[in-house]
Amino acid sequence: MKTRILLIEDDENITELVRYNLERSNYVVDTAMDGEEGLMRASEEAPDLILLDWMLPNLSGLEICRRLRRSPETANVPIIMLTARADEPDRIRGLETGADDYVTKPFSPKELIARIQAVLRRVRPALAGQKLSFEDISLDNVSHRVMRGDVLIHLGPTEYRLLRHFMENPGRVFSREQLLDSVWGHDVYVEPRTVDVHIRRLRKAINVNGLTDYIRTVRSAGYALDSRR
Amino acid sequence: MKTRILLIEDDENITELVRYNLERSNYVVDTAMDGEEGLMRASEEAPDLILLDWMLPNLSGLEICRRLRRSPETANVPIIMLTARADEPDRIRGLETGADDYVTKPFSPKELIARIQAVLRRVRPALAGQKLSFEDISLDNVSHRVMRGDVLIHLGPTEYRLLRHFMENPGRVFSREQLLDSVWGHDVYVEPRTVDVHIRRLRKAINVNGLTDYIRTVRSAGYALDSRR
DNA sequence: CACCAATATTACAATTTCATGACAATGAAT
DNA sequence: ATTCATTGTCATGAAATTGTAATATTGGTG
Repeated sequence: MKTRILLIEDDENITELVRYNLERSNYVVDTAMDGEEGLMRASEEAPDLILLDWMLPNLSGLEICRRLRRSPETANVPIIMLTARADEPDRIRGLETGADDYVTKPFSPKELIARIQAVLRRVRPALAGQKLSFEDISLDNVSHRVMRGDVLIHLGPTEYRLLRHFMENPGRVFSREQLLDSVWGHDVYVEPRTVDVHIRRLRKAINVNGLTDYIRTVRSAGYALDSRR
Repeated sequence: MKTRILLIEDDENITELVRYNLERSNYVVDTAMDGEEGLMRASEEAPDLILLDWMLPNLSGLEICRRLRRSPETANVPIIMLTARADEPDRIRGLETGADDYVTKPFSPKELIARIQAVLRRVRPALAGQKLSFEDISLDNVSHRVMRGDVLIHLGPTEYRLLRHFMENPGRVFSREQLLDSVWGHDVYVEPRTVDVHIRRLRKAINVNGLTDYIRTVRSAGYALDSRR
C-alpha cells in the first residue's frame, strides 16, 4: 500500500512540480486548490501526510493547520508547511501551530522528499521501511502484523518467524536443518520433520480461500518462498 | 519530570549559550565534549532529545548520528543537528542518516527552542504539552486527563504512563522489558510479569461497558495499542 | 503400473504463555 | 492513627502454541 500525500496549494506550477516528483518517488498524490477543499479532502481521504501552503486564498495555511489539528480524524496526520516566508518569527509561529516541519520556497524536490521521509519515519515507522513484502503478502516487524492483500493474518510466534525468514530471503531454498537453525535457534533440538508441520500451519494461515501458495516444496532439498510454481 | 536534552558540542561558547537558554526554558541539559563521550552519555542517561554538532573532533557528527540510530537504546531518541554547513547536499545527507531536523549556525535561541518543541511534539507529544488521541481515547498531558469518548477515565499513575507510552507509539509492539524500561524507568527492577497486571488494570479502566479493547496482546512478543484486531 | 521415499495432513498430549483475582506492602490523605 | 489508593508479586486456571508420532498422499523411477 503506497503512502498517500495530500497537497494543499493554489499555485498550479508548484502543484505540478511536486506531484511529478512525489509520484516518481512512489507516493500517491492528491491535491486541493484551496483551504476549504483541503480540509474536506483531508478528512475524507485520510492521507498519510499533508503538504500545506502557507499562503492560500480565503483561509490561511496557519488556520488550516489549526483546524486539521483540532479535528480528531486529522489530528495525528503529520503536516509539512510550504512557505516563501523565511523569516524567523513566521517559522516559529508555524512550528508552534502544530506543523511538523516546513520547507521554504523555492525548495528542491530532493530536499522535500528527504523531509517527508524524515517526518514519516518519526510518525509512522511502519510507513518508512521495517516492512517486508512479497507479492501480496506484507509483514510489519514494528506492529508484528501480517497481511495477505488486505486481510489480516494471525500467525503463532513460530510461523511468524518462519514467514519473516522466508520474506527476508525470498526465492532461496532452505533445508529443514537450516530452517531449524535460523528460525528455532542453533541450540534447540527439534525433529526436522517438525518443520513440515509448521510449514503446513503457515500455508494454511496465509492461503485463505483459494489464494496461490507461494511456499514451494523442493523435494529432498527443503522449502522456499517463491512466485514461480 | 523535566525534559532532558543531551548536547554534544566541542565549542564551549556554544555549549554555554545553549545551556543557558535551554535551562531558562525549563529543560535539563547534559553535555558531552566529543563523540565518544556523547555516545556513552546517550545510552546511559537516555535523554529525551539530542542536539548534535556536525563537526566534532575524532568522530564526525554524521557518524555519531548513525551509531545512535543503530543502537536499540538510542534508536528512537530524536536528533537535531547543529551545523554551519547550510548547503543542501549536507542537509539531505543529515536527514537521510536519521536526524530529525537541523539548525544552522549561527542560530537564535528562540528558533532552536521552537525546533526542539516541534520535534518533541512529533516524537513525544506529551513532552510538548500536547493532547494525544487514538480512536476515541484522548489523553491530555497538561491536565492529566484521560477520556474514552466523553467518559472521564480514572487511571493510576502507572497506568497513565503506560497508556501515554502506547499512545505516543500507536501500533507498535513493546516487549515487557521494553515497557519496564520506558514506563517504569531503566533502573528499576520489577518482574516482567507485573506488566501483565498493569495491562489488565489499564484494560479494565479503559474498556468501560462493552467497548472494544484496543490493547492487543502479541503472544511471546508483548503488547501494542492497535485499532484492528 | 507398482514401488519407494519424501512430503502432507491429522490428531493429540505436553508445554508455554497469558488473564485474572487475591494479597500484603507502601505511602499519601484525612 | 486510620483510611484509601496504588503497587508489585504470586497462584491458579484458561487459552494458545508446540513437538511428535501415526497415517495418508504424492512424485519419481524402473
